[in-house]
Amino acid sequence: MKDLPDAHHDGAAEPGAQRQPRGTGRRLHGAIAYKLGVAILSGEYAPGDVLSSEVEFSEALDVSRGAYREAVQVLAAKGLVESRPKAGTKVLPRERWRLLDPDVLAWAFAGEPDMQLIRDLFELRAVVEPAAARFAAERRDREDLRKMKEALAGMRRHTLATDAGRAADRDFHDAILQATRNDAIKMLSASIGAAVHWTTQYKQRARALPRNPIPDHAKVYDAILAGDGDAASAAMRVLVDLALEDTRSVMPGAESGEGA
Amino acid sequence: MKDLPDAHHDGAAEPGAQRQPRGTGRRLHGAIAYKLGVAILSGEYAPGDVLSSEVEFSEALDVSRGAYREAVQVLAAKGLVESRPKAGTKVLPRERWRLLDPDVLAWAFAGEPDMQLIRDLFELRAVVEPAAARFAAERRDREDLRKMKEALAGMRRHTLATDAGRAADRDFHDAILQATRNDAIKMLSASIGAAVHWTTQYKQRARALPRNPIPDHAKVYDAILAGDGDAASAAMRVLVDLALEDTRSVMPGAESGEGA
DNA sequence: ACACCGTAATAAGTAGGAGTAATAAGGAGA
DNA sequence: TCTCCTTATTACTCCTACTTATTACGGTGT
Repeated sequence: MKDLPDAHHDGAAEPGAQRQPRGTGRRLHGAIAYKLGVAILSGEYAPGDVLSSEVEFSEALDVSRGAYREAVQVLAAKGLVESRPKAGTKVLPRERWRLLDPDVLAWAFAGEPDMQLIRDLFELRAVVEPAAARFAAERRDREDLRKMKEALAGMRRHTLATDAGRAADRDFHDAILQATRNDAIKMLSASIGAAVHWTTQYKQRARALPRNPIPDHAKVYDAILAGDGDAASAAMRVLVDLALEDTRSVMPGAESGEGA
Repeated sequence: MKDLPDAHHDGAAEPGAQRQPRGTGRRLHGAIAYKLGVAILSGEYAPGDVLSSEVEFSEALDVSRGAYREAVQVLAAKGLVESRPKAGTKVLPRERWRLLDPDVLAWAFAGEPDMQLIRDLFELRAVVEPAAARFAAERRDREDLRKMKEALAGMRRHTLATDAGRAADRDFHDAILQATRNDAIKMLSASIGAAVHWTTQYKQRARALPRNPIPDHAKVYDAILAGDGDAASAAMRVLVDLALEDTRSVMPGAESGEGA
């Protein structure tokens, strides 16, 4: 094969990764899936388009049919394509895509991110995260609170400009999700959170934040500590809105005037 | 191969399907993925377990290694397993599973459904669906309203005891999702809705509903028609709670007293 | 205009073997 | 005794070549 940017650590592709120019980094079919996935998500192949035949495509990529087929199975598993004999492998309509799959999100954000998708994700986030904070406030135990407190201290110590600080930020939010005692919410929130993080962080790494985020995080913690669901929900809502603003300031054409 | 129940229509496996005893119905690797997926979701293989080696397993199933590998790639794409040289293919911890993937949900509900998962899904649903109704109320256009009205009429004409009635019910909810103008919410809601539907419908097909659902649906429609987000949200919340009650009455050990 | 049927294109599946990476065991040096 | 390095094994990874099954499409007859 030639020069596919390959996904690393655990198959979860990251945008703009491209570790080794020589494609020895990760699994071959993973790299192919990444390439195809990005191509589809970026609109290079439109829904309804039929990919070149199996042999043709695999020869073009200079890989065996087996490796190519495995990659296609991955895409099919995520609802991006469908293969049928005689008809070929065609890109499915967007409704069938598993848009909330972490890999699909990674592929979506690998290229130029779609503003509409970002808006949709933030909207969903604004719905789910406050609810998660509410559940956390109602169900947290001592251990959850300890983790949150520790993470918050970490955020204070290092700032969000450092890697350690951002790790602490992640820990804080992870602790909240853990406290929801709800696997579905946990997973959904983690996926969206990671995806959204990429947009702000990848584009523009260390830059002055529009506002010190610590007090807002502390408000969430205090509410969860007090077991006050309403307050936790409201405080988290502020955090999400803040993140949205942060993202919006980075994006180029970002205006859509609705405040739900 | 022997007698794998095979997934039909579009690769989305349904619980208790098992069309042809002779495995001619669908694709081979899909059938294998279904079998393995159900085995993992049902706990037959626990996280951390290592599956038999490629050659061994493929011979046991009487399929070629290629077919087996493709099935494993599907599972890997959904975060259920991870394959590494020398280490074998091992089941990943539950946190890594894409629990909201339609196929994974189908596999989860193919066997004995996990009450905890159902609770989690309903909780998430109770968060997302009312919000969806709110968005729909704020963004619906004439066409959306027409579809909802038509679906509502269909529900009245046929009852929910008939297939046509249930189809109309689906149409109604689909129309609402369409009106949200949010792909992420649309997909999430559709996945969960379908999954939850299986539990109630598969276990106990036509039975007396505890309450006539039409007026409650009509309330949602009226609120969306009026563009009243708060009312739409509240009315949808009632519908979700109703569905939860319906499910709870079917399930065996179902009690957990929390009302958010 | 329609239903039937044959053909060809394409994916699906089979078989086996060489390559490679990860793990574990064993040995050398401190 | 401990650590580090080398080696060997094991199981996935990837390839090649071939056979089979499915199905879209177009032709044929009514």
